[in-house]
Amino acid sequence: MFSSTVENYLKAILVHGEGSGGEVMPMGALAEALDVSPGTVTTMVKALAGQGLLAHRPREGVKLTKAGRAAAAAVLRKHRLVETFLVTTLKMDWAGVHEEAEALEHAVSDRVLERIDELLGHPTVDPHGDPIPSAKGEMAGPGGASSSRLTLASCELKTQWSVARIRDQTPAFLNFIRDTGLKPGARVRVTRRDPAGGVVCCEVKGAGEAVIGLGEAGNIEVRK
Amino acid sequence: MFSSTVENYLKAILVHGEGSGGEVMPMGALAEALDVSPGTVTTMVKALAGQGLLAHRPREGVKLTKAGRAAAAAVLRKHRLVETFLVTTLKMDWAGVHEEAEALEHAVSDRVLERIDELLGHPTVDPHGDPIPSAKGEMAGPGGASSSRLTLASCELKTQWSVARIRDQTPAFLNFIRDTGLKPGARVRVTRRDPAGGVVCCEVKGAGEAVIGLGEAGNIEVRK
DNA sequence: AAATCAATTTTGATTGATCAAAATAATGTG
DNA sequence: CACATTATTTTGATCAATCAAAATTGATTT
Repeated sequence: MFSSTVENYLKAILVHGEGSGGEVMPMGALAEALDVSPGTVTTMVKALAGQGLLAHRPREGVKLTKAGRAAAAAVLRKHRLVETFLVTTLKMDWAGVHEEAEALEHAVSDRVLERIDELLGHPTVDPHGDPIPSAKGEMAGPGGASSSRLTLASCELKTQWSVARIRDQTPAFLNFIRDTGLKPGARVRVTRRDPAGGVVCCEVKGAGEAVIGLGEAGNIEVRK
Repeated sequence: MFSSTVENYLKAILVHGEGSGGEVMPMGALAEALDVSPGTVTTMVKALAGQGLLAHRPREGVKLTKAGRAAAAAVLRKHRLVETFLVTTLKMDWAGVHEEAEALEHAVSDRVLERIDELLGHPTVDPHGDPIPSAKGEMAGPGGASSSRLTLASCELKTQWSVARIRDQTPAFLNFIRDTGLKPGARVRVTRRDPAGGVVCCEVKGAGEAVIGLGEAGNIEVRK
């Protein structure tokens, strides 16, 4: 239906919206996310706006239309179901599946995807804790009940929390998370937080102490 | 490494060679196989020859070089392992997996492929009976021991045979094969063969009688 | 040998996606 | 307000892959 390039544009805008309440995404941010030049984004955005997939506010940014959001959700669903599949069924390394899924999401047909969904038992979150859009394109969106916005940078000290989501798919960060045991599901207690020095110390059940930067802590969502 | 387009060119030449002893493939046949115009093939072939992937004999056709054959075998390995995976693990319809694999073969990384291979227990043939090239690119080639060249059009009458391979991946033919029960592994006995009328009658164990065209029968390899 | 035919190659053009560099607009600073 | 800074858009060009239509070549027929 759409080229991989188009799918990537749409997905990038949707994911950006996931983390920032659906506001317009500046052209520069899109260029950054897709690793192309700003001029390329302007050209492409105008074409996609012409197709009714997004609304272009010149010198401001872009926003998905209804049609664009639906298409983007379908891609994101593929991405996250594939990630889950790679970890659960193929037992691949948790930290590496993002890149693999990046390629597969454009090649997996709806029929294959439904078989994968079935095999996995209709999961609602992927291995990083990111919500998987439904087949109808519904997402546990930014305002949704599942999105706590509570992170290791903001949660109460000395209480037991459960890691819910890792909001940063860079391999280096994911490796770090794996090594400290802070994967989704892990039980954790923040023992000390030093805003001045920018560090957060915590105790991970079954995996000992961990010290992480304050900014990084803000990318680890917790719950309960 | 290579674009999907390049991979498709190489794969088409290798598959052609599989069925015709590695002779040069005429440009027209390649254009046909890839569903592009002859001029396009000439242009592309010259580029690939420049990359050392194939040898172009002008006005004659093309042949894979060592490097080209290795690359093509890798693609074919992906294709056939993916097909097997789709049938075995995802329980998809036998007749439809070829098209699915056509897209996935270009997106599956070596790492993912090795996990799939492992999961399936290192199979040597795919669901249609086609041999799966090894990771090193070795193939049970046209001269190989596994390639009987014996088909329902040429095997002895009234003997029990076992279907070994279906040499025609068009969905319509595969559907026909599924419906008559003539899938690889089926036990079959040719009861009558009429070259003049061009029909072959046979008895499929557990699935009754089947009448097929002589040409079609030549695409069903048998063994034992 | 001349004429015909089919396969192949050339030619000139198009499309999607990209870039670098120049032009433009908006925004903030003194 | 004028000037500098930053984001965005334009412009002109490139690359991979393709096409249609014309030209060429080799083989086949007459």
